[in-house]
Amino acid sequence: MATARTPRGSWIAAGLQALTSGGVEAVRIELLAKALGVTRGGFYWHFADRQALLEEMLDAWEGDATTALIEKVEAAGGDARTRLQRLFTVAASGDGLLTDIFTDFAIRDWSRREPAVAERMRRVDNRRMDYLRELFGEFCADPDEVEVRCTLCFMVWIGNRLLDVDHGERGPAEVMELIQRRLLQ
Amino acid sequence: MATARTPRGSWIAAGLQALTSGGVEAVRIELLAKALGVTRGGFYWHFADRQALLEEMLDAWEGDATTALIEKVEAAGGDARTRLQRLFTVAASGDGLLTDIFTDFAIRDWSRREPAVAERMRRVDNRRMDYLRELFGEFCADPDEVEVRCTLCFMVWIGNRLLDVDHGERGPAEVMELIQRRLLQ
DNA sequence: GAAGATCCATACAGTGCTGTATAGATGGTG
DNA sequence: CACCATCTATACAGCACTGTATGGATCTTC
Repeated sequence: MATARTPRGSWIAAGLQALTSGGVEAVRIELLAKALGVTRGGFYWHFADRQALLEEMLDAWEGDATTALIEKVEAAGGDARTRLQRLFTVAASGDGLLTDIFTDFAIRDWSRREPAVAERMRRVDNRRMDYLRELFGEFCADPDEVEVRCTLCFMVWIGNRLLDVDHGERGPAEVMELIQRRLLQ
Repeated sequence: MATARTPRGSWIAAGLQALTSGGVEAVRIELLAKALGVTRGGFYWHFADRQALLEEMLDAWEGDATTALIEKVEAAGGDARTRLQRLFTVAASGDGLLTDIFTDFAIRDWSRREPAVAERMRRVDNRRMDYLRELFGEFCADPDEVEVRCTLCFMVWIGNRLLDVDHGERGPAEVMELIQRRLLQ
């Protein structure tokens, strides 16, 4: 068994990077090969075709975007508010993970035209919402209130990076701070 | 002067439709021609190239996504809360306009890789935020509070159609109702 | 150092688009 | 009816990619 030079994983990683910065359409085998410094030769040894790569990229993302994120937040412990605070931070930075919120955006866009991708997206989002419900439930008695805060929290998480608007004399971080305080009070 | 058979505007409209349902990459002249029931022949009579069409599509959208929306809300009058309520409704349905929130999504995605598009997006978003500030300002004294509510409002507007999560026994409309009540109280 | 696993390069045929050129077709106007 | 503006069809060259086939190259292990 010889060592892999450009193994499966590196095609997936390169694919995710292309996806994140340019959308699904930017995931071109020829370009990935160029980025990896090889020709397409080896690609078809690992994968049947482009579709197979896309599928495996989604698998990698799905594992990464839920479990890894939650584990990162849970690792350091603390009460629900502390962990929510940390969730805000980690989710904003995406530190150390293979995929980040921009990968998310690309897949979300992709899911608008591919039902199978939409189904995965729904699954991932629901796992995240479940986690949020768990955290908010710890200091929030009214289930309606929990649901409202979870939903707002989720939408703010997305919106914060998706939108780029001016806030007058305030900076974006300042406004986020205000919103965060409101959601955690 | 002979009547236009497939005039400029129809290429732009077809382009916006393709953009909305499939993203920028789906705006292929060949496909638009097929959708319009002609060949590409006439396209190059109207436009220099694909880029020129994209530019004009953005112009059309920019005019449509701000002025038209605001006018629709303002038309029926009422106090700030009433108009905000209507903004929620109109923005959700996108009724009667050339572009809708899904066009928005496609352009937002596009703007992640095209700085010129990002600049337009920012301009549009800021006009919308200004309008929100104007409305919330009418019944909200604290400027921090106004900013928080505007931002949340905007993010909820986006998130509501972008996300597709379960809310347990509640329906999505029910949760939106709860959020809306909170933002308008 | 031979064998086998793991890749890599190259060539090829095919597809779906782009933009250019050119020769019409169509219909309102004088 | 002739004319001109407004398109439309068709043909062509070119590009960027896809997937297939095939003959190596490169490492590891025995």
